[in-house]
Formats: sequence, structure tokens, C-alpha cells
Amino acid sequence: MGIRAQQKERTRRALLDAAFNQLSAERSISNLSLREVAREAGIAPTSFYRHFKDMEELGLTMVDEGGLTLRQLMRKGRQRAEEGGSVIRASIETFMEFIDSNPNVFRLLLRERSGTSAAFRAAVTREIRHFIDELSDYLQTRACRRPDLAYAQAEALVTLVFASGAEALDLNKKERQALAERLIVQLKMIAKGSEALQRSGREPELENLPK
Amino acid sequence: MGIRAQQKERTRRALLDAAFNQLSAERSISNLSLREVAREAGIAPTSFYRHFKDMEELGLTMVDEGGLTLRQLMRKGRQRAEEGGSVIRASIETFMEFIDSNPNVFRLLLRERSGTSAAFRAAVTREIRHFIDELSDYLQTRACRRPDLAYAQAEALVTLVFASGAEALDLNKKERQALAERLIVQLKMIAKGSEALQRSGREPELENLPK
DNA sequence: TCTCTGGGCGTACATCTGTACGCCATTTTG
DNA sequence: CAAAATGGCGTACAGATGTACGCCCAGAGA
Repeated sequence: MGIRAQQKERTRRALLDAAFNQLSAERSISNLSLREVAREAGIAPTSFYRHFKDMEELGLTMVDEGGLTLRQLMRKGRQRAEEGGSVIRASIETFMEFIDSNPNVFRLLLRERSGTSAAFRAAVTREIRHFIDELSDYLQTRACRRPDLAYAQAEALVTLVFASGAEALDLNKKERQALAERLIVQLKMIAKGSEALQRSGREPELENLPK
Repeated sequence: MGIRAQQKERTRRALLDAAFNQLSAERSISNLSLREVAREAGIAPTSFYRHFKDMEELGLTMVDEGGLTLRQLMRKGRQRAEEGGSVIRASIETFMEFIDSNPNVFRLLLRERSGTSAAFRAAVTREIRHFIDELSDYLQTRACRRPDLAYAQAEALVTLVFASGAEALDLNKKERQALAERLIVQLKMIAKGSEALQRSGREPELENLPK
């Protein structure tokens, strides 16, 4: 890569890093200012346009990167889990660690999911659907769930875990512990309930089974 | 009430109405401007301060009113339900009607729950906890759940219903239908799972029962 | 080597924001 | 009836924001 393109990529990163850096509990993408981001990145405000057309474009990139970060982390967590232990429990732990170590990235996803930009909302929704789909596949192959049940179950699991993560953001350690335990109970409910529904739904179809 | 206080209350309402009016899918509380709200309410910008110290204070009032609206509606829905039919199903229907007829109020609650103001987040969380508590009581008295199970179950139900509502905002009628059916399945899972957990948890304590 | 491209800069401008200050007019209070 | 209180207004200001325009100069390409 040319020396020119290299430098360009560098300042682009600087912009993204500056933007991520300015996120906090009190500051979301929509109240970032072009000028302030440029300032922290060490370039003139007008130079911003050499890299992004808009703050909206910057934001979309951030959402994508945030989603990617989370997805990669979960992939690792799943690997770690398959070396022994419950995949679901390992996933939750990984997810909670993510929230703990990247709270602002999680806040980003959380907020933009219901934010004022349809493009952002769609991007986050897409990201979450990835999770649901992967989990749904897992439930189909490992727990032998019917596709529709698997999807509904996966969606419920992800929804509850995500909501717990959101709530955890404002809690202290002790309260988080209680929250986590409640979450486990809720996931168990879903697991047991799904099992029950699967059984009750299967019998009428027995006569139609192949072989 | 004095003629003076009456007029004051009127413009206060005008401010709140103007603010609610400016909410939309693309516009949240945090991008309302004092000047614009005052303009739509028909008063000078500086007169705003005669009613609210801040836009923050206006916002908090809006959150409270939004929560109240929802709570009142759900109360009505529950009454309607007790005249026959499943309370849970009726609650869901009422909730979905609320989202359908007051989408911006729902968006308000949804957004501020993860917004940038701790006070707003707390207010919405308080509002949601009302629901959970009421539902939890219902489950304890009507379905004889243990308190901890009842609370976990109620929380899960509310979380899922709320999440479905949020998702519904961006969907067309057909997609909403599929979403609603999935939601029913998920709520059934939780009901059955909770039942199972209650049974499995009760037996070891049988010998300690009074009487 | 010479030319061209493009990242970065500074200046400049129009627009919007919140809000401090002081005045007026009417209601309320004494 | 006089005095105080108060909702509302207009003016004014300082600061911030996005962005149009034009210049410069280092690297890319011929």
C-alpha cells in the first residue's frame, strides 16, 4: 500500500478512535459533533470530509465495528465453551464480560437499536439477528428443536440476555449478581418450556415420521 | 383556582403538548430545542423558564406523563380482561394497541430507558418495575408461584413484550403478525418453564409445610 | 523529470442555540 | 386602593455548529 493511502487510513482510524473515545454514559453518537471529533483526532474540521461524507456515515461505521467486536468476542467465547461446559452459560459469561470491558460499545448498540436513524436501527437489528440465527442453529442441531421453536427460543434468550446487560450498566456489583441469578432462572424457564412445547407438538406428527 | 394560575397551567400544557408533538421516529427528547418548543407553544423562548428550569425538567415531566398514560391504559385493559378471558393475553393486546396508537410515547420510554440522562433512565426503569411488580403479584396469587419465581417470570414476560413492541415499530402489518405469534410462543415457554421450576422446587420443601 | 491528484489547512459565513437583563401589564395580596 | 408578585416579551450576546471555498504541498503516476 502506498505511503499516501497508509496515512489516510491512519487518520481515518484516528477519527473513529476519537469518536469511540467520546462515547460515555452521558454521550451518545447523536450528540457527537463533527468539530469535536476532528479536534480530538488532530485534524481540521473541514478535513473530516476527506474521510466521511457525514457524521451519519461515521456513525454507521462505528455501529458496524461495534457489532463486529461483539461477534468476534462471542465466537471466541463459544470456542472456549466447546472445550467443556455448557455453551449457553459460557455465552452469557462472555457476553457479560464484553459489557464489563466495553461498556461504551455495548451502549452504542443498545442506544442505536432504538435511535433516531433508521439506518442505525437496521444495522443493529442485523447484528442481533446474527446472534439469534447462530443460537437457533445450535438449538436445532444440539437440542433437536423444531425450526420455529428453535428460533422463538433463541430470540427469547438473546432478548433476555441483552436486556439484562442493559440493566446491568447502572447497577453495582452486588445488584448485578442478583440480576445474573435471575437471568439464569429465566433462561432455565425458557429451556424447560421449549422442551415441553417440543414434546407436546411432536406426538401428533409421529405417524408422519420418515423411515 | 385563580385566573392567573389557570393561565399558567394552560401554557405549561401547551409546552408539553408542543414537545410531545415534536417527537417522532427521527426526533427524540434529546434533540428537542427549547426555542423550537417555545415557538410551537406560542410563547417567547425566555418565557420557557417561567415553567421549567431546564429542557431536562420538561423531559422528566414527559417521561412521567408517558409512563402514567401507559399505566392507566394497562389498568383499563386488565379490567376489560377480568370480565372474561386470559389476563395475560388481554394485557398483551392492550399493550400492542398502546404502541399502535401512541407510538411516540412508547418510543419516548423506549429511548430514554437507555438514554444519556441517568434521571430519565431511572424514571423509565421505575415505570417498568411497576408493571413487573403488578404482574408478579398476579402470578403469586393466581398461579401460586413462589415469590422469587414469580418475579423472575414477570420480569421475563415484561422484557419480552417490551422488546416485541420495540421491534414492531419498524415492521409492517404482516411482519407484526408473525412477531406477535412468536411472542405468544415465547410467553408460553416461560409459563410452562415456570410451572416446571415451581414443581421441581416445591417437593423438597413438602415436609416443612405448615399444618 | 514534470504534471496531477488529493489530504490537510485556514478563513469565513450563516444559522442556531441557551440564556441574562430589563420592561410591561395584569392579577393577587394586603 | 396601593403595592407586590409574576407571566410574558424583546433585545442582546457569546458560543457552537456544519460547511463552502481556495490554497498548499507531498506523493503518485507519466
